[in-house]
Amino acid sequence: MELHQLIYFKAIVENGNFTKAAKQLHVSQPALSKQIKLLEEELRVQLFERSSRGVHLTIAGQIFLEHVKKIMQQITLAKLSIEKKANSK
Amino acid sequence: MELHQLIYFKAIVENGNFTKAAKQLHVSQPALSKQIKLLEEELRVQLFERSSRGVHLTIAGQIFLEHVKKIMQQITLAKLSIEKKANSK
DNA sequence: TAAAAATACTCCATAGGTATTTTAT
DNA sequence: ATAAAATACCTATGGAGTATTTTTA
Repeated sequence: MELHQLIYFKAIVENGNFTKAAKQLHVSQPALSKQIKLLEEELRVQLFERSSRGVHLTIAGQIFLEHVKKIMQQITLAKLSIEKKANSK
Repeated sequence: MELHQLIYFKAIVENGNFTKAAKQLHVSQPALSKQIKLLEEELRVQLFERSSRGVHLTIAGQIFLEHVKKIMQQITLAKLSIEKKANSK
């Protein structure tokens, strides 16, 4: 599991499909597909239901999303507090 | 910022020096040095004071450690809840 | 002077790209 | 028919290794 995979995952949820998320992230659609596949394989669970209209979260995906949100919040907090420190010296 | 860097950071804190941490992580000491350097450059702050006796956290490093602990806890939680889900289907 | 970190390379794993195919409405 | 995801294959970035040098207590 890597941070960029979590960022990709969240972007796909927010955009409702891989193609739009890829554009927003400035990466190709296959790059997203591959990273999400790797993540799903590592977690041994399907995160999205795919269709030709886009994707939606599975139950497991919904659970995972809640944790990912918290992880990202923590990372934002960590960076913020370190930035303050870097400026204060 | 990547997860493996946070894992490396935490291992170095716990071991008190890069060499021992590298052994515990089964990676080389220069690999750790490089990743921590990259992390420090990205955060634009020094995390460790280096000496020939080992390393210790700077104030910024101590602050960062607290956040890293929380991030890792969240990740553990995320994995656990997903594992349960994977088993239950 | 000895233990630890940093540097200088080399190599390779894998993230990412383009082109194309498959799938589902 | 078309919009979206998956697959195949190639490229290149950067993570990791070995050998060595630098640093400092």
